Amino acid sequence: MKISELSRRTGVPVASIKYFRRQGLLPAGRATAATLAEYGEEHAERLRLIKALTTLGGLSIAATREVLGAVDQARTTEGALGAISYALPVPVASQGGAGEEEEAEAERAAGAEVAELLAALDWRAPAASPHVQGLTTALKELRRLDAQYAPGELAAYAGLAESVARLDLARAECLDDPVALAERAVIVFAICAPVFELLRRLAQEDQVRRRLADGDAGGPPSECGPH
Amino acid sequence: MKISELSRRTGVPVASIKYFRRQGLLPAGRATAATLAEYGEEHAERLRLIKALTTLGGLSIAATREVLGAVDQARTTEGALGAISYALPVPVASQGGAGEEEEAEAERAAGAEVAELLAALDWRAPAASPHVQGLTTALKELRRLDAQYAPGELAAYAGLAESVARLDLARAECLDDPVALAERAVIVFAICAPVFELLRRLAQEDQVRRRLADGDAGGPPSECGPH
DNA sequence: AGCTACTGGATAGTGGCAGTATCTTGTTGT
DNA sequence: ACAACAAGATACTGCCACTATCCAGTAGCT
Repeated sequence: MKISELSRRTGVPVASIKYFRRQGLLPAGRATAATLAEYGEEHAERLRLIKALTTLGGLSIAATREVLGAVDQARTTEGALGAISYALPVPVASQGGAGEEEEAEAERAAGAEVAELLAALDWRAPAASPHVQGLTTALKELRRLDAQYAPGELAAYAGLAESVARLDLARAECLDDPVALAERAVIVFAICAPVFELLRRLAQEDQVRRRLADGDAGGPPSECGPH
Repeated sequence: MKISELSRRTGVPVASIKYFRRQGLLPAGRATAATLAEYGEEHAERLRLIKALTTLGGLSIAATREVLGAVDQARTTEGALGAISYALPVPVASQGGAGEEEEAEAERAAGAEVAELLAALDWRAPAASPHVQGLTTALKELRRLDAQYAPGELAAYAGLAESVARLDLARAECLDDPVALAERAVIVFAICAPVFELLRRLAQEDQVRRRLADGDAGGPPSECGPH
C-alpha cells in the first residue's frame, strides 16, 4: 500500500508518517522505485502502537524510540521485559535544591529509606536502577516538603504495587510469539499505568464522596483514626 | 525578604519567580514602594510546592495553576479533595482514530465496560467525570490494539486501586488546619502517583529478575500457567 | 510521447511551552 | 549624588512535535 493509503487507514497525516520515519520510529517501506515504496500491514500496526504510546502513554518521541527499539531487539521474553521497563521514562525529574550540606544529608536519608524498603520486601534491584534513583529523589523531595511517609506506609504501598505488578506480568506473559509478546508488554507497561492511575482517582473520588455523605449530618469535617 | 533573598533561599532564579508570579502561581509580595515588595515565608513555601508539582509531579504550568487555585479555594476538607482531584490533568489524551462507524461502536463498548465496572464496585462517579471519560478513552484504545483486559482483570486492578486510594485518603486526612490539609492533599494526590508508579516498576523489575533466575536452567523461555 | 496526479525525501517553517534576558523606571543606602 | 538593586513589562531563546513547501522522479492514462 502507498503512503496515502496508510495515512487514510490509520488516520495519521502523511507528513506525520514521514516525520516518524525520520525519527526512526517507523521502518521505511519496501522501495519499488526511486520515488515509490510499498507499505504493509506491519506499518499500520506500528503506527497504531506509536500513537498509543504517545497519546495514551504520554511518551515523548525520544522515549517512544527507546521503547520501540527495545521491542525490536526483543529476542527472549525476559530480555524484552527488562529492556522495555528500563526504556520507559522515569516519572520524576530531580530538581537541584538550595542548600549544599543538608541536601547531601537528605539524599543519604532518602537513599537509606529506599534501601531499607528493598531489603524488607526482598526486592532485588541494582542501586543504579533508574527506578531506585527516581524513588530516592522523590522521597527526598517529600521529606523537604515535610510530607514523608509514616513508618510502614511506604511498605503498605509497596505491597499493593507488588500485587499490581503480578497482574501486569500475568497479563504480559500469556503469549508465545516473542514479537507479539514484546508488543503486548509495551502496552501493559506503558499504557496501563495511566489506566491504573485513573482507577485510583476514581476510587479516591468515590471515597471522598462517601465521606461527604457521611459527614452531612453536621459532624466534624475531618476525623482521623488513632495514629 | 526581598526577591533576591527568596531566590537564594529556594534556589529558584529571580526571573523564574517573576515568571511564576505572572502566571498566577505565586501571589505578589506586599508592596512597600513602587519598586519594592516584601516577601514572606509563605512565598518560599509556595515556591517549594510549585517546584514539587512541576518537577516531581510533572505538571505543566497551567495544571499547576489549576491545582493551586483549588488549594487556595479550599474551605472544607471534602471540597478541597474533590477540587484538587479534578484539577489534576487526566493522564490520557484522546487521539481521534480513523473510521467513523466503528469508532462510535468502540466508544460505546468501552463506555459500557466502564459503567459495568463502576456498578460492580459500587463506585459512585458522574458519567461526566474526567476520570470516567479518560478511562473510557483508554479502554477504547486498548481494544483497538487488541489488548483488552480479560474479564475480571480490570476489576482486580480496580480492587487494588481502591486499597491504594484508602491509603491516600488516610494519609491526606490526618491534619486539622484546612489549608495545611489542602497542601498535604495536593502532595499526596499529585506527587505520590509517580512514587507508586516507581514502586510498581521496581516490583515488576524484581519479578522479571526472579523469573529469569528460575528459567536459567535452560527451560523454555516463557511458560504460562494454565489459562 | 505528453500530461497530470501522486510519490519519497530533504529542508524549512509553525505554534506552544517554559523559562531567561533585557529594558525602563523607581528606590535604597552610603 | 550615585552605585546597586528592585519591580514590572516586553522580547528573546531553546526545545518539541508536528506541518508545509520544494524538488526530482514515477505511474497510469490518452
